[in-house]
Amino acid sequence: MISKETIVTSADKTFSQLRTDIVEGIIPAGSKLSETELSTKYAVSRAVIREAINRLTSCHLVERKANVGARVVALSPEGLIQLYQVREALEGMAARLAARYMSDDEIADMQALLDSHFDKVKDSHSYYQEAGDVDFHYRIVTGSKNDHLISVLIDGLYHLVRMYRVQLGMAGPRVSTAFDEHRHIVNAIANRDEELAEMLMRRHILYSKNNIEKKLNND
Amino acid sequence: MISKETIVTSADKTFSQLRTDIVEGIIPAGSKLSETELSTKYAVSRAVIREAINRLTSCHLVERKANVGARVVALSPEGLIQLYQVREALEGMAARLAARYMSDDEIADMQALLDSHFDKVKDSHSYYQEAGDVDFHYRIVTGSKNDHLISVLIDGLYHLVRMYRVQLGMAGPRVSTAFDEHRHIVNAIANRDEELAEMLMRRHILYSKNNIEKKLNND
DNA sequence: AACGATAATATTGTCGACAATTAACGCAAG
DNA sequence: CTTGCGTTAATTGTCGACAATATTATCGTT
Repeated sequence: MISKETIVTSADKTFSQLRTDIVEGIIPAGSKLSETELSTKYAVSRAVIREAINRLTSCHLVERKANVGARVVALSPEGLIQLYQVREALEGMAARLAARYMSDDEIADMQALLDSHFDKVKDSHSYYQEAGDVDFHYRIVTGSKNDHLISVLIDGLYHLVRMYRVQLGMAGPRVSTAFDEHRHIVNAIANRDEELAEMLMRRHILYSKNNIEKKLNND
Repeated sequence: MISKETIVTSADKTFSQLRTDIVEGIIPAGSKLSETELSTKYAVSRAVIREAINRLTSCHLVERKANVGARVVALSPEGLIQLYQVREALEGMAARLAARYMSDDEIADMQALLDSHFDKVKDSHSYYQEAGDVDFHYRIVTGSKNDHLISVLIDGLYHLVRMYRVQLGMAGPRVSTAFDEHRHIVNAIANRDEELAEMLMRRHILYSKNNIEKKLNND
């Protein structure tokens, strides 16, 4: 899982459930979210549905208009580009701060993680690629020790990223090249080279964006 | 005002009111937000108070724990530093994108705005400095044409920035130097030099952070 | 007197009902 | 047939009451 957020209240469960349903496309992108309908469907009060929807708007997964209702965000090439623009800015800074603030132990753990991923990827278990990529970026972001970066990226943008990946079918390639890039970023962080870490991370995300755009145009 | 958000529902009003009260320090930083108490104070139902509080948590102005309650965020040097770290990343990217996407007319307007600010600042109307600075950064951000940047910064972080400025009393100086920096940024944007625009904006924010830190230590 | 368990209190979470606003439908006029 | 208006239906916004959880106070024991 992307983050181990504590689910205690009923609104938490409903929020989490709704979010995965949206990300996975079970609730189609662009569709309307009827509060009464959802309250019967998820067997909870309209109040908790409302709270869940409000939280989803904070993640930019749904958009709400007063007295009209909420809709799941629509996926568009422009939206994808904008998403990767802020990813580049935020994760670049995260890499810089990770080079500054991560402990030596954390860095060693990350290097070990990368080694294990490499073992799996050289046998081309493509399934692990997605999870591995998520894991890697997750560690960098938390390594920044910056609460704003962590919450905006992990609680917010990453779900949207997954939504694009799932619904536009970006399971695949760029495995080995991405792993090399990951390796270089970790090396820069281990050398405490903030400048290089940020630059490599930004490049890494730019390449990723270009790759997705190319796929979009070829389909 | 920072943004012209449409206030239609009662929760909108309460949210806006609560937000300014928190930013201005009328509700002290770190204090607890009792739902029942606020509902009587603002003469609305607990439901709208809850919605307002939830929205405030999205802005990172309050923190909520399940079954315990919500507290106004505490202001700390670390928090200020983290805030400016993400400002540097996001507004740097905003300046880059502004150089790419702003129309010539928008740029001309921004240059005119800067001229008018200069006229006022050379008579040392320090009051206009704050509003002028806000105006400038606002235009850059909206000029990026990136909805994520716009909402995260304008609906979120800028309120926290104002909260720090108001409650730690940063009205003052850095007027003329900041204006020079603004001028250089606009020039880079007018020349469509993305690289320079981003770099200058990041420097501008770094300087601003250093200035605030110096003030913090001197008090 | 200090500590722990238990009961009392207060606060948050959830629910269903009512009010307000918007969207849909039908009807009539052009 | 299309357009505009008025009424009806449906959806969202708001409210007060009840349930569940956490905090505080009380009491008994060591």
